[in-house]
Amino acid sequence: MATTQLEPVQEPKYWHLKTVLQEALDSEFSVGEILPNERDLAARFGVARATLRQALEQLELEGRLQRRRGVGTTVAPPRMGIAVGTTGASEGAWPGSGSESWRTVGCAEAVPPAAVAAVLGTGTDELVHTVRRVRMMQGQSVATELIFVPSGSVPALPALLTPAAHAPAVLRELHAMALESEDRAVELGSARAEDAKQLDRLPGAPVLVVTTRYRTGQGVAAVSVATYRADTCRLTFGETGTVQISHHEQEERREAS
Amino acid sequence: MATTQLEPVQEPKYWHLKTVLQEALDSEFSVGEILPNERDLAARFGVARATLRQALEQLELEGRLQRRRGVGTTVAPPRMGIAVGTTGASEGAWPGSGSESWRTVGCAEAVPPAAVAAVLGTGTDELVHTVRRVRMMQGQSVATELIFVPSGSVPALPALLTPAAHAPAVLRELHAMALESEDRAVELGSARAEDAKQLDRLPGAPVLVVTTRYRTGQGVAAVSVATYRADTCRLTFGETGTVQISHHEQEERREAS
DNA sequence: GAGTGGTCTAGACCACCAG
DNA sequence: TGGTGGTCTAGACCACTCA
Repeated sequence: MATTQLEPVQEPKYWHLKTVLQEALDSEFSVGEILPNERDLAARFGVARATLRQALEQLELEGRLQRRRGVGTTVAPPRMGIAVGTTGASEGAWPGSGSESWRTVGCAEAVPPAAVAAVLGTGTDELVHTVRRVRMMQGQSVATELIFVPSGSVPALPALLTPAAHAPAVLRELHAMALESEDRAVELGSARAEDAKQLDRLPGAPVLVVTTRYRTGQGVAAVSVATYRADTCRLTFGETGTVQISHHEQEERREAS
Repeated sequence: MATTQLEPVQEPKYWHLKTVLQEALDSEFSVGEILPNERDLAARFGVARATLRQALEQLELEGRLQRRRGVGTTVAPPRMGIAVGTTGASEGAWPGSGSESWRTVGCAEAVPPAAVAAVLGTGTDELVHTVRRVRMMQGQSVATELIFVPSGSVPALPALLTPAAHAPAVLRELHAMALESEDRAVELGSARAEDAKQLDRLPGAPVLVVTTRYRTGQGVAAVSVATYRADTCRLTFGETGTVQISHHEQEERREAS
């Protein structure tokens, strides 16, 4: 990466800078390589550090870079394709029944947020079983999830359970039921403090929030809210999984009339 | 919204500020209302404008605010639920066959990006039909899309077509085939210049990129890359559509052990 | 303790929109 | 033309990691 002079343009500097860096990443760097530090880079391009950071932030958002305080900025590997939804069978499955590697980190009875309670049809002060899980992928945690299960959905659940036995028991009861359908929504969010910690990110990091509604003949039996790292994850839906296209490989896409 | 003093905390100022503003939005503002300008707000909270902007950016990312240069900052309506994928039938459908309101804005024969060509199985220099569409919702454009269709997928397509007849003809030929399956991936991206323009956003705005692979018995017949505004859209998958939970209504979620 | 990225400041000027 | 958000600067200090 030469000491590139930015030619004068009527395009924001940070945008042009991003393009230049993008090209450098494609041609001169390999995955895992460490970039020069921000002060040096800024000096090299003749811009203020804040301006350089604006470009780096964009590239991190797009999954091209990874920055860690006290360490440095490295070239990120391509995003992982992560199966969400119909993970094997054709008609969906209860959480915890697939081959995905989730790790349960807690379970409690708690009052869910109002919006969740509304979908579940529970009272605004009604306690529901709340299972907290973390999804691992290639040795990293890529998602956290809260599964909300009203007591009414699992009537056969034993009354007294040790904390360790609580989550498995709730999921076991769920699996015993006939899942009629599930539907999902995906939206952009920012990581809340506790999620950020488990995802090894700073609070406010961009995440993809996947909300799933599990339905049986009796109505909505459970709701889950899963929070995926947006920088490292590409969520895949349907059939055998992996759509091969990674978004950042489309930079040189030709314009269609 | 009172002239709130930020009590000294060991939390980043912009993060705390975001929380304070979030609460104010919930309690004291209604959709469409105009906030005080950035210089006034910053003064009121006793922070620099850049710090205030960091908080506003987060809130805009989460779909709570809408900012427009030369106009001001307004309170955004809740995100629209936008159906993606199985829009009616159970097994997917070709683009252009559902009830969604897409508007075709162009069609050309062009060389697709390498990643798309790889999935289509076309040569790296092979021209493919490239349909460009815009999706409208409640009077706004919420998405742009490029549909890539290799000539081999539509052998009966007439050779000479006027530009206006090109796109409809390509889609008509597609619809005549038996769609075997489709699979999708969703990831975070940032709007390229031309997309940003059509979405009425600035370049670099966060978008949800949906890549769909359409398969027939002969293999991958078409690939589409759709770019949705991440600030205003919640993508819904499966059944009758609308999951009711809007992410930003979950602020007061209780912690599960 | 040296070096990294993260936060914050107090300015300045620019591009855009509306009256 | 006045007011808005968007860009940019040149500093400062903090939190974190690692040798």
